Amino acid sequence: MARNVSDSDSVRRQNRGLVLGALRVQGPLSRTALAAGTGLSHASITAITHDLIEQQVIAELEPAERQDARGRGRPATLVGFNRHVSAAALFELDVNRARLSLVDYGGILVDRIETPITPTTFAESTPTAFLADRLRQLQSRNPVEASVLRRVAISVQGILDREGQSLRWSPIAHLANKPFATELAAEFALPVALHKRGRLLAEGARWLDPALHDASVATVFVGSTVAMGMTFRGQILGRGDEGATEFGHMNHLPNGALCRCGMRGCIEAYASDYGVLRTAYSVPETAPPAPAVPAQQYEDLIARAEAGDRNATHAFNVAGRAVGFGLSRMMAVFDPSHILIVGPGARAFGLMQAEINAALASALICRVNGLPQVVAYRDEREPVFKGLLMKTLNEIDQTDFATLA
Amino acid sequence: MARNVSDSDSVRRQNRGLVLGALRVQGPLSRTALAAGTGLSHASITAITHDLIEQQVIAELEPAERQDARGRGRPATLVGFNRHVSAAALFELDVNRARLSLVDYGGILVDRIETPITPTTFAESTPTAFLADRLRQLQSRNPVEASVLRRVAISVQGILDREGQSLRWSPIAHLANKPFATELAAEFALPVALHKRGRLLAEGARWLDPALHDASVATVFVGSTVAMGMTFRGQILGRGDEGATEFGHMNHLPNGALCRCGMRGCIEAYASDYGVLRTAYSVPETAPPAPAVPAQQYEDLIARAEAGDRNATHAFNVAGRAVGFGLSRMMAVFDPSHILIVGPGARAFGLMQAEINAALASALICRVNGLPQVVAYRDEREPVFKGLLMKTLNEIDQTDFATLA
DNA sequence: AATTCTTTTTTCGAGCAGTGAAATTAATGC
DNA sequence: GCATTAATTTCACTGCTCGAAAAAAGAATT
Repeated sequence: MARNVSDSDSVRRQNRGLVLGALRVQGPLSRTALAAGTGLSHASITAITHDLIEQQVIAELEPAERQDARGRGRPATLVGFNRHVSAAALFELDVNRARLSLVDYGGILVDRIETPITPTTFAESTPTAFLADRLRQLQSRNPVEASVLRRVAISVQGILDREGQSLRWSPIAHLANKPFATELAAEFALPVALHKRGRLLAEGARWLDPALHDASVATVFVGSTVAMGMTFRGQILGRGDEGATEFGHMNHLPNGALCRCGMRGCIEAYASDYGVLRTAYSVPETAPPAPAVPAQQYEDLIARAEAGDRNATHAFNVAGRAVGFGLSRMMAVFDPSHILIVGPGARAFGLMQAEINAALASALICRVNGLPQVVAYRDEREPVFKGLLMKTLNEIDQTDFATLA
Repeated sequence: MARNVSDSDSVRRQNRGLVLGALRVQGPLSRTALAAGTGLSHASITAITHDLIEQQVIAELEPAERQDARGRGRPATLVGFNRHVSAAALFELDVNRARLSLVDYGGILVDRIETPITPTTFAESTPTAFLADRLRQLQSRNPVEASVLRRVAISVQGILDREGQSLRWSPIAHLANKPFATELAAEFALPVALHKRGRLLAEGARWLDPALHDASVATVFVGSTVAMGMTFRGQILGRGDEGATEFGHMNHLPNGALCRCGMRGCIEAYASDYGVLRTAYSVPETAPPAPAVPAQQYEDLIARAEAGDRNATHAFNVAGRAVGFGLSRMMAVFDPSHILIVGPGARAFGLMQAEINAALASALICRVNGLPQVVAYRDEREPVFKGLLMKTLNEIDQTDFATLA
């Protein structure tokens, strides 16, 4: 049984976590602001910050560093994360790109390695070797940060196993069923976490708009795949097995268009870039999907649709209908207050909106509660990276530093 | 902001809640068993039970009451809930029946009032008057329990508003948009909670089978309606707005069969009793659904199908297909380890199983993770009542007594 | 019948984290 | 230089858990 007992230790963990969380969300704060933000007394904040400073987790900012909006009274001393106390390595694995970012504890990007991915990349070298190579390279280029590296986090697409340590299936060729997370953890003696890209989108979306931070939000990515992540009143839904959310592969039409995953009738088969292109060019639904669609080609199609081209607009209508019915069906199970559309497909939102709304209108829950706000975020400002970053740093905060003696 | 600060008060609440929770789940226990079950030290258990006994929340059982499986050593003294310290009134509102049960703090049924409901019941008298009448009647018949009544809980079908205090929509005629929960709370000066029937099914299912207590389970009710509740690792999904789960009204086929809710193509329109009957008798899909189906008629249809009647088996196949695709779509968002089918339709599970599995097999998540266990519970032993009971008593435990000075 | 085990429960002193109130600190304004 | 203001720290106290030791209550043994 998990130890649910509450004792002075769990109290300290909880309250230190609150302090670190406030700093993570709001940036450097004065002790008074921390007391207000966390609800703890000034006395407790003094004790907690004293400990955290002693352990070098946080530090007082130099007076020079703070912009002095002076008033009367003793000026506040801000405390903020000690950037040098730890670091994290963040991999983003996509169908056609791998990116490794080294960030410090303050969330500042230190170094980055990008590598194109081809369908044969992980056939030629194992995923473990591929990732280990790049991580070693990054370590040798940044010895200082490497010495305080505490976490490796990997954003992937696909379905994770129950333990969240490997992929059962992935659209990235030759990546599924390889124990790279475990092997990497062993080789570098570091915790390695796998995160579903869709889930990170939801995490990232919370940082796009502060108003969303504590709301129930479904974030839908539309692009080379279709994916979704959800937050429920500020909590990410699902760690581990339960939220194997595969929105893009929810069935839209039984026996429908062939999807990249091999099944038929998935939302993705209609709404992803390859699906839209296939429809626009009247390629049969059962034709094998293109392995990758150049970004330019997708952009061109959007432009043509916006110019009024019948085939193109039809294709986006079909896509919108698929997304709309998917959302309407999802809402029968889970009813978020906001729906965000992100990714390259967000640019085509105007072309899909009418069909999305029509489909939503056919859901009882929408008729009763009204249509949810569906909003497209075009300038996505890298929500996946942001999500991966914040999730990983937050994990360090809460696990390593909230609990440190 | 909710006060997330942890202090000695929250420690006490948490640990007293743990003790009460263990007693709720496992029945009367010795202090040693409580220490083992909760993870608290013997010293703490002594202190906590001492306080709870002093406040009459729990009591030591008379030695006579415990079956003595004696061994050596000092015999254990069991402690259990003091049944007389509080009571709850539980309403179950159905399409054709209202039931009010009075239960004591030990979960023992004290008294019960059943009333048939007709489509005009809540037009002739307001829901508030109807409920208040019966509650007063119960109070006057049981003055002792009435004096310690602490909660009124109401099981309803339909869609709740964001605050969970009234129904936005309900299949029960004239019940929606009446503020009966608020009015009842004011009149009796008691907290009144509205619970979705589907949600309670999920709660109740946890008590049907101890193995399910901490699993992720979707419980599907098939009968005069189709509804679902979900637990995630032992936590009921959704309190309040988010889980406005209306599984029965998830769209199955765009522009499909007419549902009682007025929309078209809902799962319920194919899989509920009226849906199956409509299909079996080749009534057009767009014919208005029968307001209520006699239980006997549904049983007869099952019997006919089991005897091989073509029209009947076809109807159940259609129903299974609707439920199966609904589940397959749900699993793209939420992936439970177990699926339970309960309600009158559980008897027809054998007739629907093949189509359910076929539909599930078309979901990527099932192809990858394997089909979930779909099990029918025929002898449902009143999961709704059980769920309402346990949820309400647990709420009293955690809110009133875990925190009491 | 007295003594020895065995198991359950309570007692006791220590440790720890949070709190409010009062004191201290460090600037501003006159 | 001194009053004023606002941020922090100090201090005395509270309440909770914990481990170890003691007490309690029968069973088994002699």
